[in-house]
Formats: sequence, C-alpha cells, structure tokens
Amino acid sequence: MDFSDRASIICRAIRRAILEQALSPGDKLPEDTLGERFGVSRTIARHALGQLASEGLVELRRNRIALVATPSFEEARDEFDIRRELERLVVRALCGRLSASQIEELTAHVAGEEAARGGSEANSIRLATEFHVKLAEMTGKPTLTRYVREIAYRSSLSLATFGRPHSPDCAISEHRAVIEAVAAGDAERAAALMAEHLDQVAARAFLKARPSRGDLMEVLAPYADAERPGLGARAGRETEKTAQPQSRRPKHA
Amino acid sequence: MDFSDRASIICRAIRRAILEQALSPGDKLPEDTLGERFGVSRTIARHALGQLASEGLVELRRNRIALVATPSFEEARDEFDIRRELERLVVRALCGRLSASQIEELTAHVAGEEAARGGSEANSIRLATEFHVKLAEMTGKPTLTRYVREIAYRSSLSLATFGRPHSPDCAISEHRAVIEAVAAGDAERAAALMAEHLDQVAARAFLKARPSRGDLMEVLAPYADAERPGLGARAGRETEKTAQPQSRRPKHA
DNA sequence: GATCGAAGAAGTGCATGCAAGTGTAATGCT
DNA sequence: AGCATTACACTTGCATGCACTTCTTCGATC
Repeated sequence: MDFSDRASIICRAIRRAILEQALSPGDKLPEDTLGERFGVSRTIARHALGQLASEGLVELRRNRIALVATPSFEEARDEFDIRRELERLVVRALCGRLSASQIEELTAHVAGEEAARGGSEANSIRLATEFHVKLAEMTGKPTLTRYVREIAYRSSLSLATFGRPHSPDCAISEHRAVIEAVAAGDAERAAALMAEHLDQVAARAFLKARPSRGDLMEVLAPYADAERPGLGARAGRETEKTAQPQSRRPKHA
Repeated sequence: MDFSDRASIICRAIRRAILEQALSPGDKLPEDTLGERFGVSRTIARHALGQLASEGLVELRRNRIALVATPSFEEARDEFDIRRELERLVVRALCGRLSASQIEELTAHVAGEEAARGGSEANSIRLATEFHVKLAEMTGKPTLTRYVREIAYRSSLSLATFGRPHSPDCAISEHRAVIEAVAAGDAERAAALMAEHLDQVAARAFLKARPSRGDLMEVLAPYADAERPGLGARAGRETEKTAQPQSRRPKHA
C-alpha cells in the first residue's frame, strides 16, 4: 500500500506529525516549503498532499495552500460511529486467531502505553492510536486495515479540535481487557468491550457537544456585533505558525 | 471532495468505466495514453491514478504500468462484511429523516432499475451500485459516504472478477423493501433488510469460493505442465487493448 | 531449433519552468 | 485618517524534459 517512494515518506511524516499533534487542524502545508523540507520537488510534495487529502487528513482548496483538515463536530461523532463498527469487525476477525507472539506484541505495546503515562500527552495519544492500528493490521485484511487506520488518524485530528486533556489511564486497562477477550476467543465479549472502549474514548473526549475552537466563531456570531475581541485564537494560531514540523523562517521577506 | 480539476475528471471517467465493466481487473492504464486520451499531460493522469490507487481501484507498481485492481477472493469477502456494517449505519441514519422528495428520488431510481432490466448487464450493475451510493449521500455524512462509495465501486470490481452473470431482478425488490422500511422509520427492520440484501448480493455473486479468471492460472498450475493452451484469455486481453474507457466493445475478438 | 543476451522502445520518477490565481502591502483618493 | 485601488510577491496548476527502469525484439550462440 505505502511504497518506499518519496511521496510516501512525506505522507508518513505528516501523518505522524498529526498523530503527535505537532500539526494541528488548520495548519498550512505549502507545497514548496514541504518539498524544501524533505529535499524533493513540489511535484512530490503535491502528490503527497493529494494522498493525504484522499485520507481526509488534509484539505485541498483550488489555488490555495493546503491545510491540515479540521473535522467538524458532526463529522467527529459520525466517524466514531463508523469506527465502532469497523473495530468490532477487527476484534471479531481476530478472536481465537491470534498467535502467541502476536498476543505478546500487543501486551508489550500496552506495557509501553503504561510506561508512557508520565510522559507527554502527545506520546500517549500516539501509542493509543497505534494500538488500534496494530490490532487492525493483524487481521490481514487490507481494506479493513486501511479504513481503521484512516479513521483513527482522523480521530486524533478530532481530538485535537474538540478533545479535552486526554486521560489515557482508563484507556490502557480497556486495551488490556480487549486483548484478554480476544485471546480467550470470546468474540461477543471482545466486540462489546471494543465498542464500549471506543464509546468511552468518545465520551471522555467530547460527548457533550462542546464546540471548542473552530466553531467558536459561529457560536459567538450573535454576540459579535456588540464587541470585537479580535476573532479569537483561531486566526492568531494560523498566521503564527505556518507549516512544518520544524521551524519555518518568519514570514515577511 | 472531488473538484473540477482535470485529474478529478479522469478519476470520474475511470470510476464509471470500472462500474460499467468497460474496464476490467488487470487492464493496463499507462499514464501517457491516459493523458493523451483526455487531452492533458502525464502529470495529471499520474495524479488521477494516484487518487484511484488510494481508493483501491487501481494498483500502482513502481516503474510499471498501473493496472485496474484485481481484488482477491478473500478481499472481496471481507469487503462485503465491511460494506454490510457501513450500509447498516446508512439506513439507520436515514430512518425517518428522509424528505418526501428524497423518497421520491429513490423510488424513481428504482423505477429506473426496473426499466433497465431488459438492457445491458453493465447498466444494471451501474444502477444498482448508484442506488447504494445515493442512499449513502443522503446521510450527509461525508466519511460514511466516501467509504460506501469506495467499497461499492470495489465491489463492482470483485463482481467482475468472481461474479457469475448478474441477476438484478431480486435486487430491485430488495431495494424497494429497504426504501419502504426507511420511509416508515423502522430502523431495525431497515438495517436488517439492508444487511440481508447485501448478503444476498454477495451470495448470488460468489458465495461458493469459485475462482474465476485471475486466479485461474494458480488453480491450473499443477495441470499446466501437461498442456500449454496459451495462458488463457487474460494475457490476450491485456495486450490486445491497452487502455481506454469509451469504445471498448468486444470481450472476445 | 531453442536459449541466452544485448540494443532499442516504451514507460515511469522526478525536477524545472512558465502561466494564472490569490493574498497583501503600498499607494492614491476623498 | 479611512477607504478603495493597484502593484507585487507568493503559491498553485500544469506541461515539458531528462534520467532511469522495464519490456520487447532481434540477433548471436550453443
């Protein structure tokens, strides 16, 4: 699926940056800056952006700079619904079919999550997401894997937009419970645990329709005429940090 | 999602060609032939192929001509499993939320399917697929729509590889039943009907693991040493015609 | 006659160049 | 000063060109 061509390298880098929230929704991704950063031409950077756009991670607007996608609240909710069904399929497919070494790998991964509890939140989010992706990969079903991966990455974008501070503690024990049920071959219980886990994640993140950032302007619109506080954080962040993982020389020539 | 840029035009054309089985699994899609045909440069054709590859409709191999994807039997089965869950979400989301004009549109579409019964099989397949896509679009959920569309198009590829002659008669009445249940707002029944319908489609198409074409060579491999009948239809078709959507008549010849 | 190998053809991988569109800062006008 | 306008720099859209890889065909060899 992903080849070793240079566009895929850029894709992976950006995906990871998104996963670790080094890139946030709305961040700009200019083709030439990207190409420069990765030592390739705009052609390749452009190709990578097209790929990412088709995964829903990047928003492409004609004649305009590409942006990291900003999922709406409704999209985020709907995608968790999809994700629940997809990952139910994953654990069902896996039940009783996991080798000892695979179970070992998953257990080790969760141990890694445990170890990262003190560390950065970005790292915890990355590990948690990778757990789900790893599970999907073990099914050996390419399309299912692709969809779970895409939607899991999109989720991290949603969480960045709407999520409150991540608390991965419960998630870890839920991961363990899923592994245990899958290893025991109890498909129904595993599917139920996974669905519940994802519901919990969604609930912890943004169950109540709290429109943080992004939609703020719409919500404030009725009041906006009274005062003009400066359009809020959104615009500020966008211009402030323009692109890549690492620095990009101050705008202005 | 799809813009009016020229790459998207090529994408749409190829998607439609695949849907109508004017393009079959394994057909070659050379960049420059494609570009020539559509009056654009290789750059654009290449971009379109990348897009289609990310949708699973095209297979890209480094330094080699792109091919229309050839889903394996396992992939086809797995994708129908995914599709069932996805489309269950669709009808659930739609239940009781359909406007009169939308119901009218769906009913008209099914009438169109009815009218096409005497016509070409390709046309019936296209209409049946478009019914599902139309349903998904009505949810207004972009990600769900995208996945259903992708996987529905992939299904048509699977059907081309493994399906026996399509018999759309029962499918039409099943479509009607789904519309009726959705219009009535009976979510459980609608979901069940949709799931059953898709199971039926899969069953009619290839429930028994019949490896037609494509895998034929593998199956025949043990016997191949005895005789050399010329590698079958596959190689012949591939070299015979190199690319294009329109004007692809004879399957023999 | 069949097999192996090399040269040409066909095709992709990628960078670069130019035209057109977009945002922004400077300029002129009221 | 405030607003509209214009000019310019930035960015994308796309075609073309060149290098490299793969395929094919044809000739040499056994």
